[in-house]
Amino acid sequence: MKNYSRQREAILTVLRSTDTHPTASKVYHKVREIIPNISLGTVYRNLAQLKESGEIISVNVGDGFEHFDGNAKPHIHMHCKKCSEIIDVMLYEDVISDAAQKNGFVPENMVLVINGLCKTCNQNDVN
Amino acid sequence: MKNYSRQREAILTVLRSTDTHPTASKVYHKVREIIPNISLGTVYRNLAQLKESGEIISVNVGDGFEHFDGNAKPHIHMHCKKCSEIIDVMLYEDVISDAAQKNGFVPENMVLVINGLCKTCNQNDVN
DNA sequence: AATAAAATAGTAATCATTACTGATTAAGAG
DNA sequence: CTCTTAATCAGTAATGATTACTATTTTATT
Repeated sequence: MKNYSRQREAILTVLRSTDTHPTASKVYHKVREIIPNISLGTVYRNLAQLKESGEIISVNVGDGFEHFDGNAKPHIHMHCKKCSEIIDVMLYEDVISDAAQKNGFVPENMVLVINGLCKTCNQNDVN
Repeated sequence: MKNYSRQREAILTVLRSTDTHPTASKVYHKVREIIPNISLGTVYRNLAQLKESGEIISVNVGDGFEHFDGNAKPHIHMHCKKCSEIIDVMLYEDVISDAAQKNGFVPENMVLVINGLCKTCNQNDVN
């Protein structure tokens, strides 16, 4: 049902070798350095597939783009309003499962996005 | 700099009188029951403005739509994969501010989206 | 090698959101 | 109550991220 593909492997490699949270378009351009004629559709299809299979996750910080993350372990994303940087933070899993249990909810994955100002942007507070 | 508008007030009323998390399009159709000829652009502009001023917030659960919420207090959103319902849960604020402080991050607002199955969907687990 | 299923490149279509425009409305001053 | 200016509006056109489509190529198996 799922065959190997050089393209999908390259996409996964790109995502696993960064701690940024690239958009589909960014992934596309990075993968092009490995497979110069890969098409954008292929990138989108494989990102969806990798997400489906749980190998990657995605975050939506509200800027209109889906951001992809090669680290599929549940964690917090802090999103800077100014420089748009997305910072990873460990997740206190027990807090979440507590809240879920109280509502009879079965969590599969979770994304916490905190919008605000990162250290750097807050220090150079030109706004 | 900001004038009163009947349209904006109607949008706010719609959002405050529901605990669902409607998309811009859903808000548009609901507001049309109050102001029949309001335009979609007006809805988008005012939603952005209300968000900017902090009177409403928005959540992106990864379905490609921005969902709006008249409850601007920070809280958790649990999103059911099956019926797409978005359930509100109180937020343990101290946990977040702890994590933020450790990273020198100044949080402004936060959205936690937990994807999974709600009680009902989990019980009728036809998948 | 032969075959069938899965994947691809390239391109066209979709559709949520944003931008634009000329007309209307709110708010404050005289 | 006019006048003036800025904000807002309805309606429509444009944008652009994402998805769908198609003919061709690749993978996996016999």
